[in-house]
Amino acid sequence: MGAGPVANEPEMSAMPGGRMDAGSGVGSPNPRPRQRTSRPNMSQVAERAGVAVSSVSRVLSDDPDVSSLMRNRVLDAVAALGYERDPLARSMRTGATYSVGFVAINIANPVIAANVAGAEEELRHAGYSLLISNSQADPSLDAAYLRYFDLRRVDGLLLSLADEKHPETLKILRGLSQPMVLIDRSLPADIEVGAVVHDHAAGVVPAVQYLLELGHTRLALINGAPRVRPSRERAAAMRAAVRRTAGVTCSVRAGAYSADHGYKATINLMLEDPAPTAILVGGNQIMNGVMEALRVVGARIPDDVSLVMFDTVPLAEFLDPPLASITRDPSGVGRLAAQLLLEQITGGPPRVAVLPTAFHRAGSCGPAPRHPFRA
Amino acid sequence: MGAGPVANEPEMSAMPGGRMDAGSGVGSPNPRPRQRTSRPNMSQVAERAGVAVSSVSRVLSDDPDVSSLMRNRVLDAVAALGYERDPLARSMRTGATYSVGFVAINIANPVIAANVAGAEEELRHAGYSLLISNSQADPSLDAAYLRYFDLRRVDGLLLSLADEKHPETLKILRGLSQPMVLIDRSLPADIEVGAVVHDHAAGVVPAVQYLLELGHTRLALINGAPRVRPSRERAAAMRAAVRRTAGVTCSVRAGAYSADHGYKATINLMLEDPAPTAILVGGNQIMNGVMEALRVVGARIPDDVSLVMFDTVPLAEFLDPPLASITRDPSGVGRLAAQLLLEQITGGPPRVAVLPTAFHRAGSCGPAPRHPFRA
DNA sequence: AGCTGTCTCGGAAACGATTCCATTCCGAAT
DNA sequence: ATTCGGAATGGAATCGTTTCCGAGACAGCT
Repeated sequence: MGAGPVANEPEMSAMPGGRMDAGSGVGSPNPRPRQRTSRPNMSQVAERAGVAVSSVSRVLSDDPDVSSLMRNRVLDAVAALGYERDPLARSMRTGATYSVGFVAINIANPVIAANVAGAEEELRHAGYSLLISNSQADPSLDAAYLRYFDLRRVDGLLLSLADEKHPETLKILRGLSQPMVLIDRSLPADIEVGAVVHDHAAGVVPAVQYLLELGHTRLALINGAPRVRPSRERAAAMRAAVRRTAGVTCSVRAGAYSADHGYKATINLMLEDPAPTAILVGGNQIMNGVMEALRVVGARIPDDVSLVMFDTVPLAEFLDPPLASITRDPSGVGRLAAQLLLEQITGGPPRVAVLPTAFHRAGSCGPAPRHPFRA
Repeated sequence: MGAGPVANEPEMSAMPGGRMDAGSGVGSPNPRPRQRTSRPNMSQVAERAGVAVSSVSRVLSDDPDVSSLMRNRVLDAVAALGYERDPLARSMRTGATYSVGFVAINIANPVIAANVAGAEEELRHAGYSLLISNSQADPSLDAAYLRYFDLRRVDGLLLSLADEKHPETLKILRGLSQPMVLIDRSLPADIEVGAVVHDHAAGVVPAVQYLLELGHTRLALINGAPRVRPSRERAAAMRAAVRRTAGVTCSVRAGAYSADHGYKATINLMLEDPAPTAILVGGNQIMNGVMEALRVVGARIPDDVSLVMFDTVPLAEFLDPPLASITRDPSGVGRLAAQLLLEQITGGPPRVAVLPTAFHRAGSCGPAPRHPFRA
């Protein structure tokens, strides 16, 4: 028999990774012969000051019942030895680790990277450190990382999940007790979390409005997957905006957040008869495919088709024509999410904050063509 | 008297942040009344299995001297209780934390974000978690984070420093004992570290070559700050490449990695008489300013001035004209750096790896204009 | 004088693991 | 039969803190 698979389970689930070679301690031979340049510990401080360790601890924790004589003696010893309390030992005893986990759908995505940057800044100021994950849109990696962060006893979680409906993820989330804040995601109401969400309609509605003014009647949205909130909200906002005006159609193509999806969806759309005359593009990855497809079928912007992109990229304004866009403040979201999380960590209730999005006109939107595009 | 500033030092340096309100334990009132959903511990497993905790530990650590009877009893109990070893307690005892710190100059920069993503993937597979910093080009934040990561006992460091020559940073690095790997940085030889660096000349030389073939004789480089390796290497490679051909000039403008620097440098360059006819641009931030400046002075690409950008951005190929570029593989760098670090952590020697860069022609490079540009 | 209460402080028990050392048991060698 | 040695196991110390509890010291009160 030997070690059964079940017995290995805890080890495997302890690390998000698939392989388990080096592993969290088990497999690795002799990880580190390296000896730390030994830092002084609290008892050395106590000895030097001629007091008990408990007194040192009290001084360093700003406990009210220490005499000023005691305080001075301890602080002198601390300064003389260059002593710093060991966070590991403190966490061990108190349960607080002063760390938070950021579950990211894709750090390489500039929007997410900016989220992380914003959160990092806020957390740093509060003395918290940031552990990051990167699911690359794989929901099971989300789940693995959630378990892992929990095991590491993070004090809170920032969630930019790959899939809001993934059963395993939801099961784990229900079992977690630490404060959490969603980043433009939504979860079943029984999971008590804070959130920072965008008002996507705020950007979509004026964009559609503008396109309608330009005479467009056949709109399309090349969207990301509906398993995350922004995709759903954008589609809903667009459908609602279109519904107000008679005779206007709106076709939504959901798919991966990838150039490939953008390419295929665009080809499909432009081969329809009649083809759409305006397309909203759900992000820069998708946009890469859209541009490629339009080039292939020979559609001109904005003569044959008008374009609006969600979010923006560097140099976007130097495209010809410049890209109209619906933007948000990605680092602001991260900062705010971190603030809400810190509130919760210090005992506050979970809160939900809504941030705006905005439409920016540009040359990629033009009057609807007289005749629909034919490839 | 009272608590002197010196006494507070250790507290302050414990966290990278400037403010110290919530702080790492000192100031915050009662951080978390939240009670963990209590996990089983090793002694509960031992009790259930009817053995000693030391035996449980041995089984879980794959110690050779445990009987198969013992192994089964323990593993059964582990499975029944759903037990997982507490990483905090293990770290406390063993000194290994299975975490590494990534000191990033700017996570919001897509190149760095990709570095992080690559490293994360590799570390995840090895069971390590990733702590990140974000200095936003502030060297003193680097230093603060290095101290902080050290205090947190990370097992290794990935360094994308803001300033290779910052005295405080160097002092701290000299004092650190954990394995480190530089990411396209170089340090004084007395600091023993691994590194992954780019062969910037590999991209710069053919780029310059191509421009010379196109008849350009007045080249310029709008560069980042020379306090990091890529800037220095690029400038050196360009100067060397130009030196081979008589009558060719090359002016280098060093500055911040920002649109502002790009803008001002470009304006300056284009107002010279004669103005350069080809510019190498040290990244997308700088490029934003360059494009803006060229628009302002009315210089056309490539008729008046040819452009080559370092790295690439989404949609770059759809600019008109498309941007020629010198690219590298940013996530590959992160992966490799993580591999080298893991090697070191498991006892290997520090190694240096060199990765290529490549020049990609595009429409932004054209024949040298007959007459230099006049604003 | 004796009792009570408030300030301070020291001692020791946690937190949850790893690891050293001593012990037991067993078969093999003398 | 006794000793030796190796294998397997249990007990206890340890990592560096926090925190509970009890003990002096001293003042105030009856």
